[in-house]
Amino acid sequence: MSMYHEYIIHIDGDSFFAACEIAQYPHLKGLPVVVGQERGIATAFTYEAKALGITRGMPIFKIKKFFPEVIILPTHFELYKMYSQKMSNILRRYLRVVEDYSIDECFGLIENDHAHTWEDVCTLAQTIKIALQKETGITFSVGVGRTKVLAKIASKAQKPDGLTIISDRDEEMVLSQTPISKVWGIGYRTAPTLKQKGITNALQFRNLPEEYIMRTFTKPLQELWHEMHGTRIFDIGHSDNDPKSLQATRTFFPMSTDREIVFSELSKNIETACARMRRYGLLTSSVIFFVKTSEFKYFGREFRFPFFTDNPIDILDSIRPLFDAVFVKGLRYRATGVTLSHLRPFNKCEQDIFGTQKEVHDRGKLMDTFDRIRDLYGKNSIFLGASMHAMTRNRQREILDESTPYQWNLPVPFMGEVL
DNA sequence: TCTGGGGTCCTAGGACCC
DNA sequence: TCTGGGGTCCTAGGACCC
Repeated sequence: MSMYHEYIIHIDGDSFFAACEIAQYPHLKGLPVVVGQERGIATAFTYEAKALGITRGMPIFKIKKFFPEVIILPTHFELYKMYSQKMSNILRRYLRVVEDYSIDECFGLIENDHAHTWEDVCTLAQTIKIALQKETGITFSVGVGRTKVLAKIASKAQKPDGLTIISDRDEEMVLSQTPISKVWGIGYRTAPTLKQKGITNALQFRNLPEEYIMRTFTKPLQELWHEMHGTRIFDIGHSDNDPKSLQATRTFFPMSTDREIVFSELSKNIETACARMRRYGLLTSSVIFFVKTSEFKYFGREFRFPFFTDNPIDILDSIRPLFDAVFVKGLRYRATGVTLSHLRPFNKCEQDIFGTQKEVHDRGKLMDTFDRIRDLYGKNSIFLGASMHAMTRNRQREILDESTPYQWNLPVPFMGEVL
């Protein structure tokens, strides 16, 4: 039997963060492990922890109280990125076209060169799955289908450590067993709408007539319908795209009614976002910030720059008046955040015609120095004076938590030209 | 799940132009 | 000043994802 079209493979790391910890520290194997200590809620956990009754988002204090045998770890993002890279590299050994979709998921295109027959497809998927496990020590759930949507449905069908290959003949069966709310692209708003129309599983949706779909739904659902029929709409993207926007938000504790404390939380987020932007070699010309009240109400403003910048001091100077206009005395705030958008690569930005060129240059050097000090002495080693309140408040919380080792490098506030 | 953090894409509708 | 028709660009906000 010859293969008459290409297939897509989707791989998905099982309990990825927890699995990385266990791969790195094998003595934890077989134990109930929960990741997410610093956030205060369970972010990821092993199947042993799940078996005890741990659920996503469960507060850490509750876990400590009711399941004292559980091992609780902080999130080690750099470690997970390493394993993510490994996963991607392994897949790239077998396939030419691979998309790193998220930290724990990849898509790959199985081309005719890689597999001539249906049996070849199955063998290849099996080989990839085994290589992944052998070389990372983590199990993966693997799915194969004609499109991205079908491959996603396949990898989800059996978890953990599953391998589901949907042949054209099996599609109806698998789809009929997939609740519509579990389909990639159907969220909490759309699922109830479809249910109202009597559509509860993926097959029912796929069986709706095309003419009805086009008349009733907008582009996202139309595309989904085509993908379910095996028409490839979503291509495998290539992974090294620059981000289009970049944000940093943080909930702080305790909540505060103090203008300067809230502003310094925002300042810290702006520093974080700018540091990341500089690492990507990008500049921004549009800043949106927000504050979030104790009642989860958002208030925000946007500021457009007539030039491009990667400098937090520029941003802080510009938004301070807007912040003061938005801040309401007497309200309690729990979080702040900032989004930088309209990003451009550093070298493509025209300087503005007059004046600020030299100043921008000098500040550029200043931020280089900033970044180097951070690289050498750690993320908290240097920060703007405007972020001072936030940095010292957060340190107090760290020191209070006896499980966090004390860090010897003292924070040095940078009393810059700000404010 | 009384609510963490970081993204992308789509669409309706306003502003502006001929 | 009002009415007709057609087009582009931009933004706010919704919905979804991991």
